[in-house]
Amino acid sequence: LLADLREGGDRVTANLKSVAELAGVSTGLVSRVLNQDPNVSLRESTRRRIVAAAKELNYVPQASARALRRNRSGVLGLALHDLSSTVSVGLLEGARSAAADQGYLLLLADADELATNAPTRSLYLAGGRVDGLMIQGGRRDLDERIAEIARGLPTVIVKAPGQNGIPGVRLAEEDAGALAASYLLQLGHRSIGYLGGVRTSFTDEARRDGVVQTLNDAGLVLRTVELESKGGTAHSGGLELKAIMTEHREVTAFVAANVVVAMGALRVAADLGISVPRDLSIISVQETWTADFMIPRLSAVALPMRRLGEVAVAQLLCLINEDSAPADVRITEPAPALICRESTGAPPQNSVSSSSAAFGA
Amino acid sequence: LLADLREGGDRVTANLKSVAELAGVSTGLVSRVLNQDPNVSLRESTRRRIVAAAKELNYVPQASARALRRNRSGVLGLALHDLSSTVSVGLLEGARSAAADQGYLLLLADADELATNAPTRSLYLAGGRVDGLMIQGGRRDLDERIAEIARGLPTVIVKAPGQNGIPGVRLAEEDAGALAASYLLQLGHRSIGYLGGVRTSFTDEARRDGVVQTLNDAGLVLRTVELESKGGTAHSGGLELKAIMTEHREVTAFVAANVVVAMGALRVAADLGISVPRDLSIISVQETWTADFMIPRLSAVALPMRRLGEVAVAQLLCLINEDSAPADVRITEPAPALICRESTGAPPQNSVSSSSAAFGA
DNA sequence: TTGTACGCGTTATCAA
DNA sequence: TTGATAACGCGTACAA
Repeated sequence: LLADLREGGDRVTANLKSVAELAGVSTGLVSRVLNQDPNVSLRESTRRRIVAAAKELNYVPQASARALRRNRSGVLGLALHDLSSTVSVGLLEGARSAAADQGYLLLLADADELATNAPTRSLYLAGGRVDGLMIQGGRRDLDERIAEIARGLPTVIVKAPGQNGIPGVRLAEEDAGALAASYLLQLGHRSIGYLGGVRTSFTDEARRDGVVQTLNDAGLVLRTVELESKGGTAHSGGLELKAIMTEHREVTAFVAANVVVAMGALRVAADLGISVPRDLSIISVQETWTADFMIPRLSAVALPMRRLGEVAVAQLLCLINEDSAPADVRITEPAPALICRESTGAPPQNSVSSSSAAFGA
Repeated sequence: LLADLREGGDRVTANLKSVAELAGVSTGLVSRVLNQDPNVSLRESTRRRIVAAAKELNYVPQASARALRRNRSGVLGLALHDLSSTVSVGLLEGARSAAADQGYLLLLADADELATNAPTRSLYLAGGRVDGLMIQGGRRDLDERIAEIARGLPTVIVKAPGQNGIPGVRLAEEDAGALAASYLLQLGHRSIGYLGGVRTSFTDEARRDGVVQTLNDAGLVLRTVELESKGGTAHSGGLELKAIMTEHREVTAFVAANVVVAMGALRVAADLGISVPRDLSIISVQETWTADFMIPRLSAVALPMRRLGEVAVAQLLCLINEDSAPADVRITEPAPALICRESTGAPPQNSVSSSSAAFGA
């Protein structure tokens, strides 16, 4: 009997055959029983023998054999930008747990590298290693690559709208930007600046659009600056703050595209001797646990990132199983939520009166 | 010919057979040529036909079939604690690139969940899904689970010493703690506290040991406090700072077990109106990009995390291939490096004179 | 109610 | 220099 045990790196593992022998039945039957095949009826005693044998031998199906036979690996890929920051941990967690619920494994990858680097792409995606891919979209320079990938693999774009027939799952980024802006307006700010995320990225533009729209409705104009760099980093956030405040002294508040950018902005504000929120308010679109430990604590608009991950997995599984023709999804529930902390307040007195007078309400 | 193409979710993929047919040779030969089998010599023209055919059909070997045949999945598992912070990104990157260099894929997992949750464990590790596992060790409550896992899978412990015959790869945590402490001593501090990492974790104890040793050599004693909680979070770091400063007013400097803890400490110091570094110095063991954006900028001791990841992969591959009997590794090169920023300085004047007088040198 | 037998795509052994 | 052929472990259509 021991001769039928499979050897793997010094360890022995039971296979279907050994279980079948121990239970005194055929391998086919064992397979059907263990896979809960509904249209197979057998004696309860046999079923018990089989299950007992499997347990006794500690049987676990061989993933590669099963994958080969089923032509399914049971693995979903998730490719994100900026893995070195914590901005997407919610998304990751949501996707991971949703995938696990369906018995799928999540393979994490760097979206930039995956799109740019061919060897990486083939290592991760080729040869049926993953059954489908969720990839962060919204960066124009990578759109073509993503389309290429999607031609060979069920693909869902996350954090951006779909394109070229590839379904997308995204959040209400515009609403989040609008919420941040209207909160600043409500506090009395009339001259507001924007600290951008990654240039030409969808999230950056959508969040900015929400801010612009809200300000326009109030008859105001958003102060921005174009940097050389790619943007979206703590460093760039600080640079932008400095640049805008140099050019537009009247600015009393900023919306930051994300917490990382906001962190850089807070840092530079401190360097310039600008007191937040007394002299300047800063609010971030996107929330992470770090916001609560910044100095001052960062006000933010929270977006349902976990939900995004869950929905993305659901959409991808639909696509894989061809259950439905998946359309674009924009997640509006739960809605973006304002989290007021310490980095926002009323504009400084002189500023309030003068701008109010100038712009009216 | 097209009939020989394999279908996978609407997409067609070439297999070995189709390449062989196009090249007019047998599948075995194609396999050997494409795998660069050294002890096979053939006509240059045939080789070219084969390579051309493979390229033409865009042939990529099927991962599951190859894994089944070779009894190797080509995937390494990496299980870490605290995935929601950025403390281990260096390790992750080092491991990822080292693995990729050897043609291996990295599967990321949460160490806690992997050790605790049986379904997760079987999803990730069972059935030959990974060829080996690197798992963060050093937490006593999980040691037994890790030993259990290692019985069934080539395993290397990272960030902690080995145990039960399982090889470990770790950094010179003690040296890092010692370096932080001696820097504070050199600045003139004589009463120093410690803000702990995760309780009963190896890194926490090793770093603390380094600090204690250095202080003992100078005839000083380290101020610590035991919390209820698990520790190692920004929240716990702040609590500890408050507790220690309440009990020991004379403390003028802290070593924080990591940047997350330090962040919480800076936050609470600000809340208490304690000026860093004027009234109090804080230095963190472990460096991340965030340190440079804290207020004040956080002084830190950098450890070669990337290297840790690289070495762990190398060790694991040795274990898998049974090339060597892998012993424990303690990485001392490059040595821990002091990064002086703004959160450290001389102790306040009154404190310096009094403690210097009291403790002597 | 259960067993048989084939094939998934690849690699390795043996033979020519 | 190249080709048959036999596994690897599993799932399933078909037969009994």
